[in-house]
Amino acid sequence: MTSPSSAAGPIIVWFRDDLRLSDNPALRKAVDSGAPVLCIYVFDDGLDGQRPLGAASKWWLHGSLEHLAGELEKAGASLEVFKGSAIDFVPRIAKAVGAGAVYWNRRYTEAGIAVDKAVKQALRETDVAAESFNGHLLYEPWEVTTKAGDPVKVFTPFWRAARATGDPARPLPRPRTIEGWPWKKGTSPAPVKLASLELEPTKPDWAGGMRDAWTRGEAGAQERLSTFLDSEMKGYADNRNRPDMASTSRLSPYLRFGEISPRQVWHAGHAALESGRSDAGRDDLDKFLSEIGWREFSYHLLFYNPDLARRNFNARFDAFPWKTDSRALSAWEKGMTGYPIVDAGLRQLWTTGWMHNRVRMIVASFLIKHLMLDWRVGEAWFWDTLVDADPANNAASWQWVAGSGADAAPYFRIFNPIGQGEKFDPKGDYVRQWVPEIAMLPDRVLHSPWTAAPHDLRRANIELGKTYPKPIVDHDDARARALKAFETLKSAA
DNA sequence: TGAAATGTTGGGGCG
DNA sequence: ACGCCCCAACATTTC
Repeated sequence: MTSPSSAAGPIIVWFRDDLRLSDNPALRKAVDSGAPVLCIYVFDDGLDGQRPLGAASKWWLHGSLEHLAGELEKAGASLEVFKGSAIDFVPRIAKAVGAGAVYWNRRYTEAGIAVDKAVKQALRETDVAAESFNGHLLYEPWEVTTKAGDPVKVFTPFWRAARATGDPARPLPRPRTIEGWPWKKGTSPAPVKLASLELEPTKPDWAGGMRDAWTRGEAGAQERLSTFLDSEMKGYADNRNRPDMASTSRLSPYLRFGEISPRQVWHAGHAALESGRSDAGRDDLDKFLSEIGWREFSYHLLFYNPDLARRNFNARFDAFPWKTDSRALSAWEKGMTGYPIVDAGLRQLWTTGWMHNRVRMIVASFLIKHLMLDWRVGEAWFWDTLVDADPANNAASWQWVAGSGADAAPYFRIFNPIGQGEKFDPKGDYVRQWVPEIAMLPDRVLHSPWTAAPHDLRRANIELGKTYPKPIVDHDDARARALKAFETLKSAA
């Protein structure tokens, strides 16, 4: 490795899924070096073999980059945005500005790793130092193993082994000022305006519900975390399953794009309890942090199973007789299945780019077991519509529900959408918010409108099949059908 | 981080 | 007073 200080040029910080100034190891190291810092972002749009971002993720990314650029400017630097192949651009940029080094925080997808390797190689060939850091995880995949040294395939031992390696490092302080590297006009390759990436929708602007629901960027992430810790974490152990309550952290999109780090979440959670700022119980905090643990586990799985989003973790599922039914899929996507809790979730997703985790499990179970559609079809829909669509979490969670994943739910665990609705949305607030056309039904039939008496339907202004769909499948039939189909896997190789 | 079917138990009605 | 039956309520098992 060459010395970063050998050149008069800047140190480049290559931002990717770490769109923050605080606890950013690559940025911190660059600032501490004393050299001027050039911050860049390269939007490759799938050029380098990475999975192209979904529409909701792109929308999120736009706001996140905009915020990051603003924060960097306040600190004295700037963000230069490029459009093209990072493998091509990063070394060229380094050469054009005479960079002494390029720093970045690691990622864990197969394609992402391949890109980083190629960039590192190209930089070294031109004597530019390259160094990567952990900014995304509490425990990187290779830090956690079984006693035999293998990857861990079950969550509980994974999380226990991870925790046993020690507490996560303290978050790094945010640089107060950054000596920027002014971009000289005419330098090639040329940066572009953020707007030219066309990450936000225009023709039909469908992002209104998302704008209402979210504040993108690092400041929004910190505010969300504080609100959660101070006033929402109390009762988390019980209430996290209640989509009718504001009881989850809603940090997922911020974690996805690195506007906050899991280290910050971990330490802030403990500090909130110890300082008494939060009156949550220790069990609330542990349950919350174990959700962060599931994220860690997902990354562990993804790292050792790069095709986690495409291939059954358990190969036995390769023989499963998935159906193809575009009408059923379309009804599911639109939230028109006739099962209120399912429809509520899918409409919340479409409108806000986010869905409560309990409801994600319900709608996923419904797609896989009731409709018998391939989990990859659902995974793809989530990838396109979730603002927190994460290469590890999304793939691992869909496989978990399908039963094909590591430490997965057994195939016979079929959620009853009526029972789940009654249990976790007992007063129907959630369903009434997202499926307003049935809001006037009495509680006792809200989760199963087809069982409502004719006079209840009349009074609620509902004509089943017209103003709200009849169930697209009968629960009992669908359950029996799914069990039978999954039964065939037992005898399969 | 299920649901449904089946089994068991125990209180109360009633002959 | 006693046994029998019914059936919640809870526990276990099966899918």
